[in-house]
Parts: sequence; structure tokens; C-alpha cells
Amino acid sequence: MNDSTIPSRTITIVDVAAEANVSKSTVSLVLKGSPLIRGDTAERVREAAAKLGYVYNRRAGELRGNASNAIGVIINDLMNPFFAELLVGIERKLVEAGYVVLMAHTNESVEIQQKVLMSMREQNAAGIMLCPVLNTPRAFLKTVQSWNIPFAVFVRNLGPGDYDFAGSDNELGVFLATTHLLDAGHRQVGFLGGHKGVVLNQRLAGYKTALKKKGVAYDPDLVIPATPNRQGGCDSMNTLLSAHADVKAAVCYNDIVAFGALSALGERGMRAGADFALIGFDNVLDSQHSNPPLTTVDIRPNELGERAADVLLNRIQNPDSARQTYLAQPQLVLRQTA
Amino acid sequence: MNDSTIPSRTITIVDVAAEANVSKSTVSLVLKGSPLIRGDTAERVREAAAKLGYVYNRRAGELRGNASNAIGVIINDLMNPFFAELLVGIERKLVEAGYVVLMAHTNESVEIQQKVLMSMREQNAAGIMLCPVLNTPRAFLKTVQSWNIPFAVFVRNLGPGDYDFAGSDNELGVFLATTHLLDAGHRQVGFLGGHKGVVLNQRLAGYKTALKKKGVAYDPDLVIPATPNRQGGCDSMNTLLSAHADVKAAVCYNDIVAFGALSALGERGMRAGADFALIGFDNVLDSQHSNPPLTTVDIRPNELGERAADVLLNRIQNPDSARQTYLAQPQLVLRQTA
DNA sequence: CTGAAAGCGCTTACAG
DNA sequence: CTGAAAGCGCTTACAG
Repeated sequence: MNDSTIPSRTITIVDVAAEANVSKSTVSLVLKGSPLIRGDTAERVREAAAKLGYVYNRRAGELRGNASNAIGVIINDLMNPFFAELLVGIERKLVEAGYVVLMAHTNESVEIQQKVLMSMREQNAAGIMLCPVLNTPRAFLKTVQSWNIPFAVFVRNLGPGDYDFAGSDNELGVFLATTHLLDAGHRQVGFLGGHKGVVLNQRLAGYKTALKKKGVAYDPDLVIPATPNRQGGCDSMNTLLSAHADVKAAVCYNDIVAFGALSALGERGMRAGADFALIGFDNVLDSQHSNPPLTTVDIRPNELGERAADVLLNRIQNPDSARQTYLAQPQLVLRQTA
Repeated sequence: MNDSTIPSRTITIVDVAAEANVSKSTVSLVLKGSPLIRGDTAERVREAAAKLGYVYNRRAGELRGNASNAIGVIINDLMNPFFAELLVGIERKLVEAGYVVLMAHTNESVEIQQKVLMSMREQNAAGIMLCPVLNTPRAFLKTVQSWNIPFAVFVRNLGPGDYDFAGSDNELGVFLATTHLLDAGHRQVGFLGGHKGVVLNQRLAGYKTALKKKGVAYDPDLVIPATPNRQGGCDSMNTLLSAHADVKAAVCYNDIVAFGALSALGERGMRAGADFALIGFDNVLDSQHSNPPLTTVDIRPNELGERAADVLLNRIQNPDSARQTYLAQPQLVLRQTA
């Protein structure tokens, strides 16, 4: 009678046990599919549970077993589709493996990063995946590691440290892109966008290596850093073009910078591919249908997410295994802009 | 000596109590900042906790208090920047309010939606925010509600139901866009993209109302449904142009469809704004710097996320308040494509 | 202002 | 194959 009307107190295994005429230990065993319990007993228990609308209280179980099925994932810029695609890959892998994801967005704030990390620790997270905020001191990673929670860093490698990492070979990627432009005959190649940090350093290194290898002098005037978003891409392209109208090629810090650059080109009545050679980095989904479709360095963001999750999962299953590093091998994908 | 070397067992309030020479009740009280404890005692406890490196075990506390600070947020398509921006808004509000977000991505799969919802229930989530997968039966929402977990639906309104909702006025938004095109003199206006479902129906209704109001006959041939992503936008624009080379204007299901359409136009050597009038929907960040910048219907995705979170938060604080509905008021933002 | 005791809902040895 | 008991780490009345 009181089936759905009265909110009633929560149903626990004790209630199920009473209903099925067994002890709560038996109920617990049945719930986790133990082979110790006889078939008909198990069946009876399951029926009782269903009848009472029993819901497993995972937190209680975890408290006792000191386990957890929640994994913290910390992203800093979801507005960048690269990270969105990455997150989707991470999330799928983690859920597949039976985990639930505690997601946090830092928006590049050190304070928020600190706060959410603490919070995940209190939650007793089974693992933490972090893309460190810009300027995170390397020592901070040590602190997190000292918590003894399986931990993996992704995308931003804070220098040679003793932690698991998944990212991409930034230097090689930009080297490929720059070389492609140089091979096409360009002697002046710009570099657009990017904020100070490891990733920019790595990408610039690839840029310089390519120049050197082709015997082209490095001209610092041609590298225009800018916030790596569309606005920054637009601005940096405008800056480049105003100062060096003769430059006809550039590689971008990432795809969204390239999209902004495409827009700046359009404003000037120029079309990438015909009037200017432009290459992005990441190969986000959008780059297939930008106007025009973008030539870019493919690091398979979605797969990178999955691999990053694998790195953590492996650490969880294998706490004492050697440090792992996964570096996505970049591949140039030629479309219309270069 | 064993400071950082031995992993050691977890420090609990009992250890802190021993260290500070008080009972564990006192420690518990101090931790939650109770005014009951004298200042110096509290200080002593805090020092002891710091010294031992005590970490609050939130799950244990929650078990006892039957509380939870995790809120489930279910998204179906993070690849669409609209949802990414929405999620960022939701997450910020929730974290600000002291919650942690359990994020799940359904990728439009009913099975996954079912699974993650169950999982969140087991986690004893303090609330659930759901953007229902396409074709979710309306009765399913009733089921979720029967769990007695504060619950809010966002973006996709599954028809008149008794639940909290946050979304946008789709009909009005598309009405505004279509009217703008009609006012510019176009008598043939296409409608591009969208998958079957409430949202498409609402947007199409706005389209038809605008036509009728201007005395323009509705031509079903001009509405080209397609998966609402860039590929779909590209395809539907091509379909439209092949069949009706005379059509010179279209409103899109959403911004990413418009981006795809922009790309299709570019391939044909046409430029939106000059050769074709195009309007998007959402006003995602990208639309400011598409090529060319997109005229679109602004529903402030980020703010919509925050408001959706507010709706849930309010339900949590006010379990018996009346049902809430938030509808973002759309505004046409004129840029270069129309 | 502080302590002893009970209990949140589960799991895990240990008996039998 | 199943049950009685202890305990995970906390909080919350209840005494004093």
C-alpha cells in the first residue's frame, strides 16, 4: 500500500535479509555474485531486493572496503575542443572500466586546481588525472604523489619528473608542419599563438629545428605568441600581416588559433590555401570542416584521452610497475590550407 | 623518522584525538568549525591534525550523516561546443556551492544513460542534472524522480512534465532568425540540420510561424534535416544548393551546423554574407571568429549552464518549492553572415 | 565546554 | 553453504 506514496526510510541489506529469511552476510555475498551462495537462495535474495526496491549503497561498501570507484579528472580549458575530445576519450575508458568520473575544470586557476585536488583526496578518489594549470610548480606534483593515490599527468609535461604521463610529441609535430611549409618554398614562416609554458617551448623547438635543418635563419619577429584561442589566433594573424605583409605561411600553436587566423584572413579577403599557407595542431573534429578545411598536425585527441586513461588504469592495477609515458606520434594531415 | 617513507595506515580522527589529548567527538566538532569547542582546544586539535597529515574522510562522514556532496551531470554530446560551454557553467556554479561533479557522457546512447543514472544513484548523489538522450521516453523521467533525488532536466524538454527544467526558447529564437531573413527580402529560406526530437520541433515551429506571419508559403523541400554537427551542416547545405540553386538564405539548427554550411559555401567559392545569408543558433564562442563571423541566435550557453545549476541547487535547498522552468530568452546577434 | 556510546550500511574473516 | 560479530571513519544526541 505504501509502495510509492510514502518516501519511507532507505532499504538496506538488513531489510532484504529479513524479507528473504537469510542473514545480511548472505545478502552481501549474493549482491557481489559470490559463488558461495546456493542458486535458489541467491534467487530468493534477488527477488526480495527487487521487491523492496533495494539500492546498493556504494559509499557504505567502500568505507568498509576502503575502496572507491571514482576517478578525478582535472581539465583546464574545456572551451578548447581539443580538451573536450580528450575528456570524452578519458571518460569512456574510465566508465568502461567500471569507474565514475569526478570532473573538475580549473580554467587555468592555481587556486581552483588546489581546491579540487584537495576535494578529490577527501572523496578518497581511486585515481587522479591532471592536466596541470600553467605555471604549476613541478614540486607540486610530488606533493600530489605523496598522497598515494594513483596519479597521471596528461598533455602538459612539467619537465623530467617521476610520474606517469600521456601527451603528444609536440616538437616532432611542429617540426613536420614547419618542414612542410619550407618544402613548399616558403622562406618566411610565422608561428602563431601559444602561452608561455612547456608545450609552447616544445612546439617552438620543433619550429626552430625545422628552420635550421633547411638553413633558414630564425627570425623572432615572426613568432607571435597569443592566448591560444580563436581571438588570439585572429589577433596574432593580424599582427603578423600588418608588420610583415610579405609573409605567406605560418604554423599555429593549435587548431583553434588556426581557426582565428582563418577568420582574420577572411576579413582581408584572403583565402588560406590560395593566398596564405596555414597549418594547425591537434586535428580536432572541427578542422575537417573549417572554411577552408584545415591542414593540421594530427595527434588524435580522442585516442590520446583513451591512452591517458589507460596509463592511469594500468597504474591502479599495477601500483609497482615502472613509470609510463605515452606520446602520441603526430602525423601531418593535408587538407586545403597548406 | 617514518614521516614520508612508510605508507603507513590512514590517519583517522582517533589518531588526532590521541595526539591532542581529547576525545574523537571533540575532533569532529573542531573539524566542522563548531563554536562549542574552546579556542585553545580547537587550536591544539588543528595542530595535531596538521602534524599527523590527517585527511578528512568525506565518505565516512556522509555515510553517517546520509549526506553527499556529489552531483551527477549527464551530457550527451560534448563534441558540440554548446554543451562544453554549458558544462563549464554548470560545473562552476556547482563547485562554488561546495559540490563536486560526477560527469557522464552518454553519446546519445540510451543504455549508457541508464547505466550512468543507476551508478549515480548508487553513489547516493545529492542531485542529478540530465540532458536526456534523444527518444528518452517521458515516463523514464518519472522513474528517475521516484528515486527522491533532486533532479533537473536541461536543454531537452520532454514535453509537459512535472519536473524542473532549464533550456531556451527555441521557437522564439528561430522565429527571430527567420524573420530577419524574410525582412531582408528573401522569399525562399532554407532550414538546415537537426535530428528528430523536441528541440527540432520547437525550432521548426518558430520557422513556420515566421513564414506564415510574412505570408510566405511553407515549402517542406527547403528543410533539410541532418545530424547536427559540422559534417551534417556541410551535407545539408550541399543538398540544398544542388536542388535549389536559387535559394540564397537559410537558418541553421545550431551553430556547428552553420559552421559546416560555411565550409560548404566556401568550397563553392561562395561567401556567406555576400552570396548567401546564413544564421546559426546558440552563439557559441567559436561563432565570433568563424570565417566569416556568424550571425546567430544568442542563448548564452555558459549562463544557461549556470542557471540550470541554480535550478537544481534551489531544488536541493527547497525540496518542496514549486516546479521551476528557466527559458533563456534568445537574441539575434548580427555579425557578417546575414 | 568535552566525553562515552550508538549507529550510518556495508564487508570480511571466522565459525559451524 | 550460511550466520554472528567486528569494524570501516565519521557524526550526533545525550550526559555531565
